[in-house]
Amino acid sequence: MEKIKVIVGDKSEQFERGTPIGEIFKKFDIKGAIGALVKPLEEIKKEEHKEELLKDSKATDSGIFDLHTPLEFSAEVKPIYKGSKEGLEIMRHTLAHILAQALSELYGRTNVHLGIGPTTENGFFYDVEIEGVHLKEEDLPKIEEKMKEIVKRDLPIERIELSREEAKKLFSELGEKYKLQIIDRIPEGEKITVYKQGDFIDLCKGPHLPSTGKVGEFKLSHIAGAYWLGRSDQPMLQRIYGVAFWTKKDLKNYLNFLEEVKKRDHRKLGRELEFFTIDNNIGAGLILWLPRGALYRKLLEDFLREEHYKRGYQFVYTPHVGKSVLWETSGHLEFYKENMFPPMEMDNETYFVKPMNCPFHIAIYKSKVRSYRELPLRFFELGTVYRYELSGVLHGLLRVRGFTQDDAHIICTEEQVEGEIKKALKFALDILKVFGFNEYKVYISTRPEKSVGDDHRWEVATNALIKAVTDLGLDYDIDEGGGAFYGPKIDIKVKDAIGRFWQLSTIQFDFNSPKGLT
RNA sequence: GCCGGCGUAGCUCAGUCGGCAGAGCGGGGGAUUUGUAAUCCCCAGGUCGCGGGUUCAAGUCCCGCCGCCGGCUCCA
Repeated sequence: MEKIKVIVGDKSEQFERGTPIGEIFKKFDIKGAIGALVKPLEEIKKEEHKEELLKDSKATDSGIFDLHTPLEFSAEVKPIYKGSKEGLEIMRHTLAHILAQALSELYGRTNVHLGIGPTTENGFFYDVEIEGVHLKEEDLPKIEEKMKEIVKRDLPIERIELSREEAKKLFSELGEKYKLQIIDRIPEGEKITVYKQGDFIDLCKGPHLPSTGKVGEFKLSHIAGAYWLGRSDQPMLQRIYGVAFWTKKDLKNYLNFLEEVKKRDHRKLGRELEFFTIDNNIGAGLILWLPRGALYRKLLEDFLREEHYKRGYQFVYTPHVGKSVLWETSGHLEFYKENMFPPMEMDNETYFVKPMNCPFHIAIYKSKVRSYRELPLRFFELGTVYRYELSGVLHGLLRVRGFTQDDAHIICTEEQVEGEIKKALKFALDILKVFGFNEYKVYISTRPEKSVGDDHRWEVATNALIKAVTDLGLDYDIDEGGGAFYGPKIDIKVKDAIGRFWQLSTIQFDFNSPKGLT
């Protein structure tokens, strides 16, 4: 049998490959662990060459394992205990399963069809379909009671590896149609594991606690609908959300925090301070700015104008509607129509309300003969646009159907591109900083399916954006296919008081329009 | 769009089996003067989101519409 080397603390020992981590800990006389932080030795070797970033905080990157899992490679293994941050992840995951078990005991195992049950930032959820049952908020206490009962039983949790055939057989017997779909999506060669607690068995890759009694404090928070796989052509499941922490105090703190956050909700403040309102008879996602809010808005706008002026932007104003030919040449009618308000007929012409300002700014560029010496040209407008958003996604002032954006278009030469992108990005971050948005995520959004232009140009443009982001020392994620139809973009999402992220600034690279300019 | 919840006085909400619209806070008036938002008394009269329908009678039941809110992968 092949041997692996395991380091725990300052000791190390040889084990047979595939020894469960729980047994390894026994050998090292470690008691009370609920999981393990595992770092492959190979990875450590790699990182040793890159300074000393092997601090505890970084270690979470390499993986949280439970005690049931056999260790298949040489690694450094650190025990995780109750009360630890890493342990929360395991505990919450187990709670999701306890929730599933509670549901199956309440409504009958074969009536409950489980979707996915992952952890969240502060808890967990499980997506389920229950035959003939529409859960209501009032059902939550009952479910919570059942969960507590299961916790009290302190059921040992087992991990079992199954072959693909065994797994399929098991889950089709249980009527788990969604789990069967998941099994089909598991790549060939990857292990299929199930976890069992008492009579309840569920497809899961872990990690889980050693037993149900080891969970912390939790509360089911709310129910919402959620499409299976997040796709609107799939059935709608019922998602049950819960929050969970190790101690009552932490849970209470979090619930208090949510209360505090509610008090600071911009929709509540907007009403109380008489900043804005929404009227049934005007329409969804259409905002009325009340005098006090308008004054506040004016101050913001003045500030923005000033900042743009300082950075060499020229101010322009453009109409709210334009003929269809404009939107045909811009490509909006081909690629953005589902987000546009429907057409208006007038004088044998079709007009559209603008969803974007770009075609107008380009028309301004084209309004006279230009010399390359003028470049870069930076046109800026507080442009009001209208977009058709799904009614269900509208949200206060943050997701609306009509809004005014501080929108600028920079027309420049290829040589100027990099510098301009960096300047614009820096500008956006500086503005966010003024308003205290220090926590944000940067995304590079790449080519979507429906888009124009050749691959090579897309690649060059995308790389230019990545370079700008990394040159400014920012971390970023790739939003695959999230770009605009005419080019890739840098999106900046900022965190609100509740921890939700909202996209504010975006810097887009349009290399297609210039061709249409000549 | 879809699933679920909601829409009653300025705000937060109560209105059970359908029968003459209520409370607290705020606001207005008065009293008191003692202590940091919350002392006492009085008052306020709102198309019960909108439009249909059922009924002797609807905030309460049915249908349609409008709007708001929670969510719609943080992958087994």
